[in-house]
Amino acid sequence: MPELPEVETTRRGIAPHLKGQRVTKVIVRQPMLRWPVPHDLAQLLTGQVITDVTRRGKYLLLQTAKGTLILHLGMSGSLRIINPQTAPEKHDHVDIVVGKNKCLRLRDPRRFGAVLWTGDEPVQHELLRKLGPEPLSDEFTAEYLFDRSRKRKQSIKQFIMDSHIVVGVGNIYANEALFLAGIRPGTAAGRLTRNRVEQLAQHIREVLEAAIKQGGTTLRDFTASDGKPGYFQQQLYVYGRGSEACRICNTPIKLMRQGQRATYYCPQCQR
DNA sequence: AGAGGTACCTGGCAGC
DNA sequence: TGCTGCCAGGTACCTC
Repeated sequence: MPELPEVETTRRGIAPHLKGQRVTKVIVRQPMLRWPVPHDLAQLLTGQVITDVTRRGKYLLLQTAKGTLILHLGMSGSLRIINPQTAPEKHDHVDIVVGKNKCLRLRDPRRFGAVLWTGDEPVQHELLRKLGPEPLSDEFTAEYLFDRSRKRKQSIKQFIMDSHIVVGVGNIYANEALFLAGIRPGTAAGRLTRNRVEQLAQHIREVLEAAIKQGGTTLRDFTASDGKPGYFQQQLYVYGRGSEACRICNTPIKLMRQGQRATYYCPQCQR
């Protein structure tokens, strides 16, 4: 999926087109996403004014006076603002038309994404309630990460990718942050010293901020809402670079598997 | 409670 | 050209 920077880039792209706009039409072509799209979504949303477009972790939240539309892009989802006349393509599952001629269109070939509705405070929603802190907020401190990691035998990479620990760190940025912090991805989380956890927390923040600034990483199925590619790809140190020379020391980057996910690291720079 | 594996789904690509 | 197998940004849910 889009990881946090891609979701945030998407949010920034679509928000100006949606904020303050009234929903005039909702079209659901494929209701079977990760969970079924609410059957009465059109009824719930039509006529509502979108008051704000926010984000919690990788969930996008379209707020209205009546409730909140919760969107998740899964592995392959993307959102764009188009003219509602534009013919839908194969995997264009949901349209939310606002005003007279703007449409938020969700495309998601793999259908791991979600479109849900809640009438309550979105943070109270079952899926959002137990999420860890935002990595770019003041809540995400080295102290917090250190405390949570104590006695955990799980690898540090899987630990930072757990959204109940911290949200938004997906496979790309987990690999990158561990490289920048000089930590082997397979190290047990509980065995890292306070100092190293501090380094890691700092690099998680930095890599996500840098990626957001560059508009995310261009991936197979991801394009920002304006269709422009992200530029972060060009500065990945390890992700997707198996057998290639480390940009720092020239040692070949290693590829291994952790929890059926690809892990890349430099055996020289990461100890 | 924590750790590990499975499942959901489609498309692209390498190899034969 | 066509088939098969593997890979891909996520994460809830199940079992041990």
